[in-house]
Amino acid sequence: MTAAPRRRRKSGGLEPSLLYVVKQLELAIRAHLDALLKDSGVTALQYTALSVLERTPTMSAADLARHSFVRAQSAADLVTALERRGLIERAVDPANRRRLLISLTEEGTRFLEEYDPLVAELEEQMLHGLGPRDRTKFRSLLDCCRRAFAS
Amino acid sequence: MTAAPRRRRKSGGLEPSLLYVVKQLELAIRAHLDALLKDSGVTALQYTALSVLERTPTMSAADLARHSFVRAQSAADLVTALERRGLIERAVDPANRRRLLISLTEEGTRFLEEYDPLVAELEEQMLHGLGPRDRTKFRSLLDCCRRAFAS
DNA sequence: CCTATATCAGGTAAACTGAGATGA
DNA sequence: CTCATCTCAGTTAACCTGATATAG
Repeated sequence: MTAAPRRRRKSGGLEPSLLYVVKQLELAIRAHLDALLKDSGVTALQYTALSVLERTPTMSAADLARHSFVRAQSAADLVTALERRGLIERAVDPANRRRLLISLTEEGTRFLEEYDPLVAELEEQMLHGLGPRDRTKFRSLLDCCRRAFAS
Repeated sequence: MTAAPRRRRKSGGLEPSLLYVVKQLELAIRAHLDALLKDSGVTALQYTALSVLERTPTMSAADLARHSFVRAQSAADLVTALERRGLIERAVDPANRRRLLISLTEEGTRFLEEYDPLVAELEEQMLHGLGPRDRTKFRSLLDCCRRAFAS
């Protein structure tokens, strides 16, 4: 497995790696998300965790960690913060008493109802130049790359 | 400007937003990059800064900050760390004495010669499933999204 | 006994804010 | 005078490691 030679640009400089371009885009997203959430008392990371819970309502902190490529302890910090803020609550999993299943509280649900549309607008801004075909293609390329690391 | 309705998946759950998928991919990249650089004494962020300097050799810390969507102070911390480690050096810009231009030292150059191939292999792993067409398309989609935020 | 989960304690890197010095 | 750059000091969020308790 040898890497392809990096392409040269018209300017003469080297083309940045795709790893780098992904990172730059993520940085731009995070900067805008931080600005959007600035006055909400919730960080970008916490919002992301909430939106994960919105999609998959039955998770433990350990599930969340695996889902996010972080250690269980890091996820625990996050969960604790959200619990203190009243946006989530935890209850023992009846099927496995050592697991604490996380769920959104009413306040958490209301929070997402308020902010999800704003975040959707941010996504729309990012995708402004892309048609439906390109958006689907983009998603599949991102997924393909992500899966390549999992295996 | 209204956002497109989120698509439903076969599983019944909601499709994750593209903002989220980008974040997930970046997380996966960073986890692998951290592992790769673990014993080098250089963090993933520091490596990224070095590779930026490799491509565009004449930057000040403030340039680096703008380039990376962070505050000048955050970039200064990074630059200070790399300077202490002997991988970069700074010299007053003759054209503008308030600017300190950053350049790679010989040790910094050697460091990149050692690690760049490993990082290229990591990229190759990520792109394993994609042909040359898809790789070009991927880059242009990422660039398009990034530019959409700049404007 | 071993593994997975949760928790506590402590440490580090990396961002932030705010204030101040200096050169263009 | 104003703006950009660099620096210093302090804070915070978010990750890490390591140790411990407990349930399966």
